[in-house]
Amino acid sequence: MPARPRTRSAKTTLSLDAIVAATLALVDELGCEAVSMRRVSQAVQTGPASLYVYVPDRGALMALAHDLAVADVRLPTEADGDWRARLELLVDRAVTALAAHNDIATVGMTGALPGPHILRITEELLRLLRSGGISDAACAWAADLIGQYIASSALEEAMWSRARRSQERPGGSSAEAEEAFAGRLDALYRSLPAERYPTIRALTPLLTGGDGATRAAWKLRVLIDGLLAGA
Amino acid sequence: MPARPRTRSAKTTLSLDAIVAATLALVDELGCEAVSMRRVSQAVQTGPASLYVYVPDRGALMALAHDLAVADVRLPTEADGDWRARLELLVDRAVTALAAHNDIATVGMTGALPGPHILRITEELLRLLRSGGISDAACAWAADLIGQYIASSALEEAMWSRARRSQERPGGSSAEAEEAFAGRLDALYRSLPAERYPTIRALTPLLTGGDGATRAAWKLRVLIDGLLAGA
DNA sequence: GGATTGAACGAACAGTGTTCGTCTACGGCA
DNA sequence: TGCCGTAGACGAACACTGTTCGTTCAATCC
Repeated sequence: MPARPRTRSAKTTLSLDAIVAATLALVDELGCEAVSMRRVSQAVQTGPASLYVYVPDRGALMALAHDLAVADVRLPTEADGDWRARLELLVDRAVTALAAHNDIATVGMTGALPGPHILRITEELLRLLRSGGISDAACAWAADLIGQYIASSALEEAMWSRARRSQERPGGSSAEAEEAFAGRLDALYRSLPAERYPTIRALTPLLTGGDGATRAAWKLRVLIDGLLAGA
Repeated sequence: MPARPRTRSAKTTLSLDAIVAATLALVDELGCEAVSMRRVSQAVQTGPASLYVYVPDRGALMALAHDLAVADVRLPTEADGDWRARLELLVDRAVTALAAHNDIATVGMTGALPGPHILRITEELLRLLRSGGISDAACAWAADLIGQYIASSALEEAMWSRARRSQERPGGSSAEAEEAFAGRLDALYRSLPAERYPTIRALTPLLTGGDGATRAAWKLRVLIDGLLAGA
């Protein structure tokens, strides 16, 4: 005697796209760590076991969400300037796309294989570098370096904007002053003894201050300058 | 009537140092994700609840292990050359120290606050940059950039050497060909259609090949070149 | 010797990823 | 129209996870 007959809901049928989209939406609001197979399955109105029809495991699902996050990144065109301007634009778009989805960049740094959209961006990255007259070996390593830069910058920017988000709620829900990374880091620096950490103390306002976009643009410029200096 | 009287073992008493050391050792052999409070507690011969006397939560424990990983990094001296040589040496030592402990660099990228040893390295990093005549604002952002570089390079190198480790066992325990990141990535690149990804295909041997240390040194040189080009 | 206190711990809670075997609804075929 | 095969969906379970609560112990202080 089964508990109750399996009533197939008249809702939209399950699909990989719907699952991945739901996963990314959950990442947006909860962060990667808090996204569980159960929560995803609830979001698409089914049970956890059903997800495994479409996805081998949680890691693969996160990788798909990661790839979806950069799906809308448009490749620069000739109208956007020379190879360097286009390269900077492409990288900036990738960072922005990733940072718009919370934690998701962590997936790219834990050894997930690149999906089709990331490959598309990588291909264009390499093409632009090569068209800039950089040697093949340097192109390969530069792409690696820029990939590292994109992921870590996206993460940093995401934390910065997460801090801003939690600051805009002026104490509504949380009396416990849920101050996010930037604030805690600044407080830590300020609490350091000046005799042991003189340089950190001297530069504290500069270390945590500054607009995220400006920092990112500066870092990327440094990186490309370095590439050109070596060529 | 308690089940059995609490027999305090005559072993070494619990201590924070022992717990953190055990944690780092477990990270070394299992990776960060697989290190649980229960496994750590087993390693120090106690129960999971006992750890919370010394540590507020798992994240803090991992942060302590992360800091311990760079505890032995020695700061370069005047005998090591000018500021640039010393900077490169310091960064290299930090990367090597982190990469020697598997995954642990991930902790530094998920928003953990820096511990004392990381602060010590950061202080010296800033000092060296400043002594190189770089402006204060550039020093602050450069330290950030170099920090990102250290973490991501350590992660990459750790995966590279994990691949090597699993390759050195010539099929002993695993018939399922547990080929790690580098190999899978290379296979992926080789399987791409050449008409859609011509540049990736053209550069495939260069993308996955190369010695880890050489790559790291090259990338760091590019970075510092870029810093100097902007000054 | 008795009270105090911090450390250690057993048990439990709510939640996790994943697997197994069952069931059901829909496709094609007669 | 009736049937069946199969791919998809799912309930239940397993072996875990991080963390908390309340209790018990051993050592210290008065």
